[in-house]
Amino acid sequence: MLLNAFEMANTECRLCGLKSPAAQLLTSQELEALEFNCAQINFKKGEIVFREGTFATNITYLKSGLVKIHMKGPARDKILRIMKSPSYLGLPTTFGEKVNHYSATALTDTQICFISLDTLRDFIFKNGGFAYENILELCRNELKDYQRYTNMSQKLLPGRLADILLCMSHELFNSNKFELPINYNELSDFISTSRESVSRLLGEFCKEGIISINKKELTILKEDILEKISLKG
DNA sequence: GCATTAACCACAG
DNA sequence: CTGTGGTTAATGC
Repeated sequence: MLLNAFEMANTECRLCGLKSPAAQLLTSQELEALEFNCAQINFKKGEIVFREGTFATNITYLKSGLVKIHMKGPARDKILRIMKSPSYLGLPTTFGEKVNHYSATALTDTQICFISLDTLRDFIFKNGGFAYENILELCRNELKDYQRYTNMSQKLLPGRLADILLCMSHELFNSNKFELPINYNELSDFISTSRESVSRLLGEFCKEGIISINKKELTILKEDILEKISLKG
């Protein structure tokens, strides 16, 4: 029984093929510590990983799948980011506050590892490479967010929509053809508009041959025009 | 004034 | 969940 538990531990974090860039810098002792202080939980599409307003007890690591980060606004939900793996979720809200300031919801079936806050804090104190990788990620994300939020607040609707489509194509899927990970209502929560406007505008983009949509699959046909629309605002 | 943009409502597949 | 039409308010020439 003891042996069994030990073997299980062995097959967890140390041999994990989906480590974060930061976790790749952990020593084998640290990985062993990680194994005893984390639990992988799989979520189905639509399930909530952690919820705004509840106690933040763990860091969550997105091992595979897509997750939306969103928070309640005065009027409606606001999607802040869509995260792909590998990525830690909720570092700011878990380290910075006791209570989650935003929610994370699975957009696809996902594998999530819950890691105890103390363990992660310990790594940060003791392993500079690990800490640096995490800071790097936080910095990159902050810059991207600032960029996106200034764009979102100053561009007209067509520019915002073009932006988000290009962003998904370039940063999320690395392809001109992808399955929309969110419905039109969520899309409107992302670019601060109404569901109807998203519907109308995507329809127009299709009519003009800039994109094509069947079912949920979206193809960007004329990226150059989309870029122009994005720039023009 | 007149045009444009886009939200809100209603209702239908 | 999505598509459309009507209405309305704000903003810009």
